[in-house]
Amino acid sequence: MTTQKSPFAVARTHGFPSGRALRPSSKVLPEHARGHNRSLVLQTLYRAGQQSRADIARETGLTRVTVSDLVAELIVEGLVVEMGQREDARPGKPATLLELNALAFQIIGIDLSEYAIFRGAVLDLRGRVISRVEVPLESSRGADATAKVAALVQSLVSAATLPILGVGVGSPGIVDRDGVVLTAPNLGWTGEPLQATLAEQFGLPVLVINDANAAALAEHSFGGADSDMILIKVGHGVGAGLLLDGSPFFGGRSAAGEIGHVVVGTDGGAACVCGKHGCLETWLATPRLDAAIASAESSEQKNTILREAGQRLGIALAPVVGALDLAEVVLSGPTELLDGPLAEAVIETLRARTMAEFHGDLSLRMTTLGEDIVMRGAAVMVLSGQLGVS
Amino acid sequence: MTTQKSPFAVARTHGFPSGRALRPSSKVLPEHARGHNRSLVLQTLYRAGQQSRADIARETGLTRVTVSDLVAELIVEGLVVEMGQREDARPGKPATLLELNALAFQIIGIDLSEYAIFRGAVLDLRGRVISRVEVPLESSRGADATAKVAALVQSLVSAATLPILGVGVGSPGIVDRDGVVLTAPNLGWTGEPLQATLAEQFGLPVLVINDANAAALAEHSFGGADSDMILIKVGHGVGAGLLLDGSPFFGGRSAAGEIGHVVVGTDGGAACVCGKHGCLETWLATPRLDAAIASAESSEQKNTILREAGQRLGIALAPVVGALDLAEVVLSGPTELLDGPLAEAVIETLRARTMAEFHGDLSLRMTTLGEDIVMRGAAVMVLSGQLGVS
DNA sequence: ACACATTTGTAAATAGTCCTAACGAATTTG
DNA sequence: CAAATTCGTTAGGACTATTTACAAATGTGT
Repeated sequence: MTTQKSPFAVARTHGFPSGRALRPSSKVLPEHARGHNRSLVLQTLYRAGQQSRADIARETGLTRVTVSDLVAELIVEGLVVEMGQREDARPGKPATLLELNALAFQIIGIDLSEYAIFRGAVLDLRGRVISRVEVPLESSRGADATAKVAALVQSLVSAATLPILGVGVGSPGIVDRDGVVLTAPNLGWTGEPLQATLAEQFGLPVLVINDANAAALAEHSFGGADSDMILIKVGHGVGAGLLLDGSPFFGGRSAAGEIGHVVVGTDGGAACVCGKHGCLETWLATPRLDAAIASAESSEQKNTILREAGQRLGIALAPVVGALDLAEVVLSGPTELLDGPLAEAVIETLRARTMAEFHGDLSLRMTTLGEDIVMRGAAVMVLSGQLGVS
Repeated sequence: MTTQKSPFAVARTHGFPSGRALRPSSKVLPEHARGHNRSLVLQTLYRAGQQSRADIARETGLTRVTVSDLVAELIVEGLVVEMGQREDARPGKPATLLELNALAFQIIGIDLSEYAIFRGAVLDLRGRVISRVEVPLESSRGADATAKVAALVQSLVSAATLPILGVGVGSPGIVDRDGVVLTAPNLGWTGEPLQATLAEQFGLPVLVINDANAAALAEHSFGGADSDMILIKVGHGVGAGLLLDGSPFFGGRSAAGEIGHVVVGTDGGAACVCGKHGCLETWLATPRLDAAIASAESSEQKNTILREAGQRLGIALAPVVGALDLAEVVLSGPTELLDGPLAEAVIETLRARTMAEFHGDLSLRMTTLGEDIVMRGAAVMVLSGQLGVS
């Protein structure tokens, strides 16, 4: 395998060492401050599109002098380009418009969450898919699965037509902060250091996160979702991705969002592979739902099954929505199952069981990002980690 | 009323503009970086006790030169004092030990969460209670209640024997980021700008936050709680305080933790003041529990009632614990009700309904901080906001 | 037509931050 | 009693962003 170095010095993490205000955890040097301000400029251009240096200065609170200096640096790195003068009727010297150079880098996004297929794509800096590659999983597990991922990355590296900013991977299971997949039963992984392995192999920045968290991030960046929301990912299993204050929430042991095996209801329920009865997965996972629907004898009966599943999801979500003051719930998964009686039952149940009507609106909707959602979220993670932009 | 200015320039917020790594939101100047490093030094002294400049340098990663400079500033401000030389047998020039000056400031902490009484205290920088004042509420509501709070603060300002770092207030109801009490039914407040009012009146930094959030913060700082936990506060109502990544979580509309009116169970339940049936409060709020127990005819019957309440709490918490990957649940409220069959039922129910056994330990315990918990948490908020220490 | 106001972007000088390098002081070790 | 070690400080340098000033380019108003 080739070893490809990311071409610019910029491909490092900028911005401050993370950590919240209450717990300053490491020193900050002036150069870190500069990295932060640099990201701020980039972020402004990312969100607002074409802007002049003076516009950015007003927006960020930095002086025109400082912005000019930062922009000069970004232009040298190829991340920003001048687009000529603004053409409007204002007194004063006309402004030189700047734009984020969408052709500076490409990003590789990988989705390992499907049951029988690995999906990947080359994306541009705006998160648009440039080209796709899919690899059938063929029941690969353990090291075989890891090799399939590496092969997928390799083919995407070859397909890329610009320098690669980094590789983002959305994996099922529990993924820790270092991109180690602690457990992913379907892929036979336990403590699989996927991020380190790929980073070493390709010499590129790699970020591995949980698939549902990636999806939530994508929904926020591209689907217009609120900065506090939960995304429910229904597939072979059931998982959730949490976005709190605009950032994915991973939890102290990296297992946030693992709600598939929370028991819902007080009336028993079907036996689950985990040994308990009435887990959320026994109501919602697609194999179970498909089977239940297949045995339905009328469309009314089918709807009843879907409504029941939706009610169960609503019952489980109500305490979470209440405790976290969420305004938005997004569903991701097979549209034919989720988008209809099921979704209606979820929102009705949520409204009936929380104070949503007092706290403000509570909305529930299907994702609009389709099957690209995880790949695109993984790309956002790269964008955010490498450029401080999202 | 007197107007008292906080005596030192230090009594401003240091550290970086809050906000997470993913969303740089405002510029950072070198002086902000210095504020951050200053807090880092203070934090080191706060946590580790006596330390030399060289110790702090090693701990923080800053150089001895920089640490000396920051310490000199802190000594001038009176926040740090030299304690003489370290007396141990090591080669080299003996170290000069430094200590956080516990006599630099005092903090005023206020607890408005009790139904019939306002509590307040003067606390030292370590969060220890120096003196207490209590004011009977006598059913005051609205402006009367506000006046009672102001009077309480006034008497504590008079009782303080050192300059006051700030005033922290834990209020029931929904409190926004600016310290406006959006709704607090028991006190008859709607959009009450308590923080601004008190700050103006006393010329001191004031921070108003939700009572349960304050309690959670106290439990973390003084009770040894994990940095991801939920504290359930049972009293006249039921509320929760969330600590995520070591910081209180407020939610997008400041209503995080408001779980009292989440419906629990699928079997109806008692009517609630909110109009729904089976809200968590109908099972757990002390008036209801007391009444139910009073009508019990045997201790077995009483235990059954308590166990039932605990199960309900467990059912409601399971999805939250699962979704947030929490390792710790803390109960605060009347010991005679909570600490026994109720608590046992909660943890049993949680273990039975989550994957806790796979994710690691899940512990549940009573708070050890008694009735000072909210005041002390409010004080931590001040400490954190003014000095970056907690 | 033409002075004037306005806006943009850059240059020079300044204040603040932290670093490296070097040093004196004070103590233990051999 | 010399050497090694550690502490804290001083001096000098690199970097960041600011303030102030200015040239360039445009619209406005008489």
